[in-house]
Parts: sequence; structure tokens; C-alpha cells
Amino acid sequence: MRLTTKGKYAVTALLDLSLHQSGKEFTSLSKIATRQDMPISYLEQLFRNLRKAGIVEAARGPTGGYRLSRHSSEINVSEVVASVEGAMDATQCGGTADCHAGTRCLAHNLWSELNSQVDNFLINKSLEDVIANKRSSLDRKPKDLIVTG
Amino acid sequence: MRLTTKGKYAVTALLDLSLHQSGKEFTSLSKIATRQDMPISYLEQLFRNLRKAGIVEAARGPTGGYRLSRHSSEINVSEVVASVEGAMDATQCGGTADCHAGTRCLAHNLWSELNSQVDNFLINKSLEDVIANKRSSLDRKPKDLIVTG
DNA sequence: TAAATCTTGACAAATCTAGTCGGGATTATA
DNA sequence: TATAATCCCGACTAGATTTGTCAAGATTTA
Repeated sequence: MRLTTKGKYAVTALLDLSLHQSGKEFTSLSKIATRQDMPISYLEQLFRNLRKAGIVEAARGPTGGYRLSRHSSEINVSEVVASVEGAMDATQCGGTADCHAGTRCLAHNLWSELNSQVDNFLINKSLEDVIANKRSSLDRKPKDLIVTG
Repeated sequence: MRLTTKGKYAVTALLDLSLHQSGKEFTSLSKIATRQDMPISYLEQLFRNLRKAGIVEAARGPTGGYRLSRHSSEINVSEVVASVEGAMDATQCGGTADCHAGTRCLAHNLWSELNSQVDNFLINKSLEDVIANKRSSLDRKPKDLIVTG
């Protein structure tokens, strides 16, 4: 299962883009980098992938930058993460079910189900959803919900 | 978010243990290692943590080995994974919500919610469920999910 | 032209994973 | 008691991955 700062940066950067986008203006990476405190050259790398995935559009030159190619309600978190770090996969075998001597390992279905859970969750979350949630609600600390033993 | 072969080995090894356990016998790591094709010295490392977490009990000497310290229906996957690789956490900040210049980043609630999703899923999966390939109670009642934020 | 931006490929430091290794402690059995 | 099988422990490491950096170029606006 892969969810690193790469995917998180990408999501946060797009949220920033969405929040500061008025009309069809382009926002430069340097502005995003400054506002979100992210390395600009790393952002460049990420936006390369976001553009290839058709999530953002670019314009060069002064007044250039990036903008969302669709409305924030039509971009889901799953595709954003996938575009920068490849499809999430919790199974050992990449879904081929040959994880144990050519057959599926004892836990194969478990990881396969977990996969679906996570992916369904992220597919059904649009950038707009995330922004709306940010404004309206308080969150409990995740620590409160982690139960060990 | 952390879910590597470490956690997967641990779950698979315990499933093996559960499947081959009759009564209160102990199963040696070498048997598990052979059956599941895992490095024995790596298993030793993992079972150290599983024992500290109170998930398995050990006996030394010939006829020694490990056994589950509770019934497989009372051991959930979340605690198994957590015991070998630390609590899962999808937020950047470890739940402290200081991920962006002392305040919560734009995506904080998103990762926090994802955390809960995954953890709820794994907490509601017992080893017995996995063996029986049952659906967890969570799957049957998706509305009952506890969501942070 | 100058400056600001995106575009690209290669490279590198730091971190993490997936183990290995060597020794020690304990215990059943002969 | 001797032996062998097992658990127990800490330290170490090679390789992979992540998290960036860097240099050079292309495009566009003013």
C-alpha cells in the first residue's frame, strides 16, 4: 500500500490550486510552493504527472502556471494519488493471486478487500468534498480511534 | 500509511498458526517458515513483537513454539499489523494536526478520515473471519462507520 | 530582449525495508 | 547429564525507495 508525501503533496497542492483559482487563471508553482511550504522542484515533478493524467492544464511564460482541467467536484482523490505514485495495491502479488507458491496466500482476500475499501473511499472523495469538509467540521484525533490489544 | 510485507507476514503466519493449532499445542517457527515460505529469522523478529503485544504465547525447548493466546475470533488484524509495524497513520503529522506551519494542512481531515476507514475495517476483521473468508460486520453495515471530522 | 514560467532527464542524499548474523537462554528427551 | 531443538535478543547491512536537487532547454508575455 503506497501513500507517501508524494501523493499528499499532490492533493494539497491541488486543493491550494482550487482554493485560489478564480475563473480560468493559471497559478504558478512558485505561489503554491510558497503558500504550502513545499519544494518547488519537487512540485514540478509532481505536476508533470498530474498534467499527463489530464488533471491539470499548463501554460508557459509569465502569467503562466497551472489550473485544474475539470471542476474540483469532478476530480477525485484516488486519481490524484494514482497519477503520482501509481495505483494503490495492498496485495503482495499485485492482484494476480500468485502470492504463495503460485496460488493465493492465506491473506490474499483480506488485502484485496482492504484495497477495495480504500479505493472506494478515495474515488468517492472529490477535491470539492475535501475543501467543504475542511471549512465545516472539526475532527477528532486519529489516535483516539487506534486500538491495539 | 504503513502496510508492508512485515505486517502481511505477521498476519499470514498467525493464520497458519491458527489453522494448524489443535488444542493447546505449540507450533515451531520452522514449521511455519517452511509451510509459508518465509525466512525463519525474520519470523523470529516478528514473533518477538507479537508476543510482547500479547497476541501469542511462547514455549522454549523441543516441543516448544508459539500458540495464539486468545481464540482466533478475538484477535483482529489491526492489532496484529500494529504490533509489528506501529500504529497505522495516514496523516503527515501523526494526528497532531500541526502539519502545515503549526496548523492543520488542507488535506488533514481527509487523511484522518482515511485512517479511520482503514482502521475500522481491520479492527472488525478477526483472524477467524479471514480464515472463514467471512465479510466483516463493517461490510454488512457500512452506515455504522465511525468517521472523524 | 528579458524575465517568468513550464519541461525534461539525470542525479543524489536520506530513509526505510527486509532481511541476516552471532550468540545466548531454556527445556524435553535419551 | 548431554544433546538438540526451540525461543530470545541486539546489532548490523545491502538494497530499494523516497524525497528531493540540479542543469539545461522551450515557451510566452511585456
